[in-house]
Amino acid sequence: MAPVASKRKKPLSKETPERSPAKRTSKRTAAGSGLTAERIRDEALRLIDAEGLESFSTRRLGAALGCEAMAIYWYYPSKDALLDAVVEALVARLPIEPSNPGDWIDAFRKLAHAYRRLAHEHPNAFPLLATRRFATEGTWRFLEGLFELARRGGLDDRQTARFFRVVSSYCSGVALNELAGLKEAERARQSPDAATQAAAASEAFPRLSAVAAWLEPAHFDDVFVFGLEMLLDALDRAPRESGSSARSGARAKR
Amino acid sequence: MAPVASKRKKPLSKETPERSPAKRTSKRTAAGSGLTAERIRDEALRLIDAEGLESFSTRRLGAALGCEAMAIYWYYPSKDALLDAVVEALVARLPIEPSNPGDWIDAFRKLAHAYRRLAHEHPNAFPLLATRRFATEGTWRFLEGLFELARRGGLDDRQTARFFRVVSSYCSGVALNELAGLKEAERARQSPDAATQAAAASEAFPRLSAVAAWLEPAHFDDVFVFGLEMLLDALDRAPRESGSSARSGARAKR
DNA sequence: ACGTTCGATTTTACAGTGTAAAGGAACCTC
DNA sequence: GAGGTTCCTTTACACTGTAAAATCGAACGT
Repeated sequence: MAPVASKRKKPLSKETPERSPAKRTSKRTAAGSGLTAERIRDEALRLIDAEGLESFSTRRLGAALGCEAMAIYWYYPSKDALLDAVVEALVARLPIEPSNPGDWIDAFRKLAHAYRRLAHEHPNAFPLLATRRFATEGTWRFLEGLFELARRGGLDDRQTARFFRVVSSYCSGVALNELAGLKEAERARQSPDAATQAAAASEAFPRLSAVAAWLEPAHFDDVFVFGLEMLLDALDRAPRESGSSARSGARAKR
Repeated sequence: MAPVASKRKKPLSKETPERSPAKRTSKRTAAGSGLTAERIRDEALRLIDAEGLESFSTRRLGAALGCEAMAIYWYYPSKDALLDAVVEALVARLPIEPSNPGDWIDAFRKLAHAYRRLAHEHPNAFPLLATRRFATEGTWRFLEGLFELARRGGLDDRQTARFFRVVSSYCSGVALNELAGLKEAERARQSPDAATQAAAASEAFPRLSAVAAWLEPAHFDDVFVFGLEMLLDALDRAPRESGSSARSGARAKR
C-alpha cells in the first residue's frame, strides 16, 4: 500500500494550513468540473458495490468521475480517509428512532435489522464497516442518538456500553459470516469441481455435512432473528436482575 | 491486487498436471534450500504479526525467507491461497476438548475464549479469520470435531448450526471491535491533537463521552464474558424449551 | 558417461497501485 | 494589471501480484 510502511507519520502537523474545502467559502465551487467531496464519496461507494472492494482504486475512481486520480486528493488526504467517509455515509443511513417511543429494546432491534440490511445492500463495502472504527463526526452523532435513547430507557452508562457492544458485535459477526458464506456459495456455483469436493467432504466429515444444510444462506434470516431475540430477551432481563431501574414494557417473542 | 480484476477464472482445469509438491515423492526435498510450504506459511504469519497485514507482500516474505518472491508460487498458487493456509494454521490451534467431557456448553465457552485469545495474540492476522470462509481441510476437521461434540451433547443438526453461528458470530464481532478499538487507542496515543478532539467530542456528544469510558479496552474482558455467558445461558435453556433432549448438567454462572 | 527429464528457483517483465511534488489554469481581491 | 487562492493535471517513484521464460542441480534411462 504505502511506499514505505515503516512508521506512519502523518505529516499534517500544526503548520499545515488545512488544505481542503471544508465547508469554507463555497462561492466558486460550481464552476469547476462539478467535483465535490460528496460526489466522490458516493461514486466510490457505487464503484465498490459494482466491482468489489479489492479492485477499487483511486485511478478507477478518477476514471468514473471523469478526472485524474490525483484530483481526489484535494478533497481527501488519502484513500483511507475516503473510505472512512464511505463508512460514515453508510452509517448515516441507520435509523435510531424506535417505532414505540421509549422502547429502547425495540430501537436496538430495529437498528440490528437495519445494520444487517446494510450488509445485504452493500456486501462489498460492508467489511469496511466491521473493520474500521467509527472515526468521523457522523458516526459519533449516530452513537450519541443511540445512547441518549438508552438513557431515556433507564439504562446507566455501563449497561449502555455493554448492550451496545454485545448487540453490535453480534450483528457485525453475523453479517460478516453471511457475506463470507454468500461469497463462497457463488464461488462454488461457478466452480466445476464443487460437487466432487462436497462429496469428498461429506464422506470425511459426516457431522459437518449434516449440519451444513442448516448453515446455508436460506436459513440466515432464521438464525439471525433467533440469536438477536435471544440477546434482546436476556438484555431486557439483565437490568432488573442487577437491581437497576425499571423499563417501560413491551417484549416481542414468547 | 490482480492485474485485471474483471473475472476470476481459475485456470486450474482438469488438464493441469498438478504442479506442487503435495506430499508426493518427497525423496529429494531436503537438499533444496529448506523451503517448504509449512516454513513459508509460518514465516508469513510471523511477518504479518510483526509488521502488519497491509505491508505484508510476497517480496518481503521472500526476503525474510532468503529467496525470491516467485519461489513462493511453487508452493502456493497465489498470495490468497497462502493466506488461506495461514488462516488454517491459526484455526488449528483452537481446542475442542471440554474440561468436563460431555459438557458442550463448556466446550463452546472454552472455544470462545480461545478464539478471542487468538485475536489478542495475532491482532494483525485475525481479520483474515473473520473475513475469510473456512475453506481448507483443517478448518473442516475442526468443525467436524465441534459438531460431533454437540451431537453427543444431544443437540440436533439445526440447533447445532444455530448455536455455532450465534456464538461464533458474537466472538468474531467482539474480537474485531476490540482490535479496532485498540488500533484507535494507539493512534490516539501518538497523535498530538487527541486531547483536543476528545474535548470537542465531549462537549458536542455528552452521552457518547460518558458511555465511552465503559467502552475502553480496560473493560473488554468484562463485556466479553458478560455477553458470552448471557448467550451460553440462553443457549443452555433453549433446547429444553423446544422440547429437545436433556443434557448432562453443569452451569457456570447464576 | 551422457543427454534428458524433472523439480525448484531465479530473472525478467508487465500492468497496476497509492501518493509526493510539481505545474498549470482559472478565478478573486487588491 | 499583480498576486494569491482554488482546483485539477502531469510526472515520477517506490511498490505490488504474478505470468512467462530462463536457469541450474539432481535423478534417471540408456
